Amino acid sequence: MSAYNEKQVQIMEAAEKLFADKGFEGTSVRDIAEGAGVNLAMISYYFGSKEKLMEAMFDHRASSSILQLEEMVNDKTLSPIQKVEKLIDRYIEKLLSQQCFHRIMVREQMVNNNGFIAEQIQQIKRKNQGLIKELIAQGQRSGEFRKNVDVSLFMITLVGTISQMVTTQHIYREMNNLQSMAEDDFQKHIRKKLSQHLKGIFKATLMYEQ
Amino acid sequence: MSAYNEKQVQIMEAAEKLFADKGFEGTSVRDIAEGAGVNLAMISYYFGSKEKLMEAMFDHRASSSILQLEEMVNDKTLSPIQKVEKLIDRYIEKLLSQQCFHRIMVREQMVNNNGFIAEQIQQIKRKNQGLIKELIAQGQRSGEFRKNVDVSLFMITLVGTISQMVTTQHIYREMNNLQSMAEDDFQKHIRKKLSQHLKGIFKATLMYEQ
Amino acid sequence: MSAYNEKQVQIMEAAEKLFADKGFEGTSVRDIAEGAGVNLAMISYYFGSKEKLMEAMFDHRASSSILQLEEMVNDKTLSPIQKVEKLIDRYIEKLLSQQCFHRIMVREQMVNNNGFIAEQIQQIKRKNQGLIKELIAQGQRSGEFRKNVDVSLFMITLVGTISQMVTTQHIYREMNNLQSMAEDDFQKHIRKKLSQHLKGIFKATLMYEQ
Amino acid sequence: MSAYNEKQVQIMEAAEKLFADKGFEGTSVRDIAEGAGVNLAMISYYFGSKEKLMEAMFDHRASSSILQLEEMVNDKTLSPIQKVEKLIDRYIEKLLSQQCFHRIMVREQMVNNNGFIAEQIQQIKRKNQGLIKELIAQGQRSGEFRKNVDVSLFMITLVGTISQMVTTQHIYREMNNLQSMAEDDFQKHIRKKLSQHLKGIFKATLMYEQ
DNA sequence: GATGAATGAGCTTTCATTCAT
DNA sequence: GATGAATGAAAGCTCATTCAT
Repeated sequence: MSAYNEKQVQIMEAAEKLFADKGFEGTSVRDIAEGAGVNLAMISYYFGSKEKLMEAMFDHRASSSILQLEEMVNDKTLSPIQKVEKLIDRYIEKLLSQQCFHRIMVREQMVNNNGFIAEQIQQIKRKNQGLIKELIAQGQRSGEFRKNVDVSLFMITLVGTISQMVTTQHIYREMNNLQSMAEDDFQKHIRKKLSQHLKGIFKATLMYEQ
Repeated sequence: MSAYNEKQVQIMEAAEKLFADKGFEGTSVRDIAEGAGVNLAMISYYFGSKEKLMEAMFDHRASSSILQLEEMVNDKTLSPIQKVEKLIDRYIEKLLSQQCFHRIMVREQMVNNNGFIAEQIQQIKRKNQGLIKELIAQGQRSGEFRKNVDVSLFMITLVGTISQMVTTQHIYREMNNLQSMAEDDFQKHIRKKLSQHLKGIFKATLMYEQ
Repeated sequence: MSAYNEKQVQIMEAAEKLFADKGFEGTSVRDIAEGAGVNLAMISYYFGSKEKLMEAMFDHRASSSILQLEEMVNDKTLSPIQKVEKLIDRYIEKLLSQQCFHRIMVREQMVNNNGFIAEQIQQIKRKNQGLIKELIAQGQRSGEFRKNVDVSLFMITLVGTISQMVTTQHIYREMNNLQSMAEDDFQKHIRKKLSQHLKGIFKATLMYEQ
Repeated sequence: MSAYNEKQVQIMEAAEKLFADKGFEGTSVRDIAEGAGVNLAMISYYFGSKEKLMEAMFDHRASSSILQLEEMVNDKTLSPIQKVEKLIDRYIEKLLSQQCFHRIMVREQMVNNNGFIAEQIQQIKRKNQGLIKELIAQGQRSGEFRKNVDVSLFMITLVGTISQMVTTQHIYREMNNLQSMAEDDFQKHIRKKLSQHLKGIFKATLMYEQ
């Protein structure tokens, strides 16, 4: 089914974890080989280079994790505000279930190179933003949402808030005295908190006061 | 006045830019020397090592950029909501006027090392959060702010939104067809936009509907 | 058979010669690579570091050159004085056939570090000295050797004399007008001379006058 | 009186200790500057280079420590064997009171370079050996000493034994359970032991049995 | 297809020395 | 005369990649 065989996936997953923890440059091919439990030469052999491995990993994760927004936007059974809430939960779910990958994306976005990956990221963003604009427009047409809404800024708050939580969760944990909470519970906890928090913000700012 | 001489500042500034663009590991000491226009050996001479240079730069920037929150929190001439607005503008100003440094912080926060820098960041965060909690409490005591407010989450949204703008501003620029705008104007533009956007969010979620 | 492959031995032998001539610190890894005719990176590849190479070389030589004293000490067919003579010849043979290694040992013994190598040397010395004490005791029990014999001092004279010859043989050569003698012949010459000289000393001082 | 001023002597003494402990190459100019408590640049300033400092130090020590053998050899009031005993004690005294310098000499003798220092050492050795040959000849003429005596070999045993003690005294100390003895006492102890030991050897091998 | 061996290029850091004052 | 600042050269080591099998 997948374009990658078992060993390749093994390597990509080890690479993802390491790139997320130590950055692309901070991770050596040796680290990856060791982490994946494969021979050092296999990485060049399978992917050509470390750079290409990054791209393959990116491609692998990105393609398997595109938000299925189209059908949701076009779903006639949901109200605009319901769609916004679903959108929020999807973003939370996606970013929190792929934290390693997300941390890599955060890093890569900052780099000013115009390589393959930066291009990929922009493409995804453009597409999502177009769909979300349409979603907001639906709410505006129905009279539920305010007229002057900057979709870009709302996306930045949505993604920025979740990102910030992903990248600084250990600080959040400590500041709220949650160190004793089991990791799984903590992950559920922050999903719930983020969901409530973001829905509150979006409702209060997108919609007219009732 | 400063603890660092002209040449040291020169090196630190070159390093800051490069670390922000390419990451700590992605930047070679040779790059920094070239960027600062100094001899390669000067870096070890002045800072001991690349690591120590990073710490010095961090120390330099962090100390010169602490938000003067104490006096603002204790300022009797401002209402709580005015303080929140001032807080927002300070954060925007700080993060946007030190974008390179901020990008480095974003990277460093992600790394799971417990080194000198991670410790520094946490310390600053802890202190700020304490002060902001006090600020919110003032609004709650005066009856202007809602009771159940999660300060941590609001900080995450505040910092996360600005961060996201800083790290992905080129995408924002492109998506909003602002490529032709001069860099300075664009910087002013996003400050203003962020200010309005965040103040709107905070007012709508912190305060009772009027 | 050996724990080291051909290339490793090649490197260790080049290192041994250079360490003996120029000292550990005076020898660069680049020198060794050139001397062994291998790539610079091979040394780290095979040994991890210059330090570890030294240890490996030491281990290699030390293990392959332990004096087989046990069986000689316990040999019933030899008289004590015959054993002493055999001991002298063995030491001469060992030190002169491994002059490079011996010069390294002389250097290393002087250094006040308590590293791996200093530990190794002491261990070997301790063991040998114990066996030789036993050998002397045999001669004392049989009435051939004097009672008050300081084994430590005799070892020091034995090793010190051969060492001194090894380290200053070029001076000895010149002072005795042996410059024209072929190297091989010269080596045989000093072995014979040392043998006679040391046997003379040991007989005259260990044994009662006959 | 001396050709060197106070600061220069200070530097040379620090250098001597460090060269003895860590070797010439293993000692950095920074170490010496720190050890001597002087500015780094002073070493090049006063001596020209590290190499030249070594030579100056060598010259300083060598000149101030030449064995006054001439007068002793020509002394009419002493018998040949008394002269030999005096010679032994002088060598012991010289080598043990200048252990640092002696360790440096041992190292330098091994090096196969024909530099200034190697030349110096050979010159001193040549001179001393000539005088000692004359001393032995006196004993032979008077009928006290054996005819076939290899002066070179006796010198090698004399210097080799003391050298070996100097360079491996920590091992000697440990093997003879003298760790608890105070350093000063230990130094006196080995002088006495060496004196007895070497005198015994020389008497027993140089003289006819009585 | 898979891998141990090998390597050129580059890394950070330290070195002895010199310069400007 | 004395020294903080500066530097070219070289150090040991690691890197991603390739090669021979």
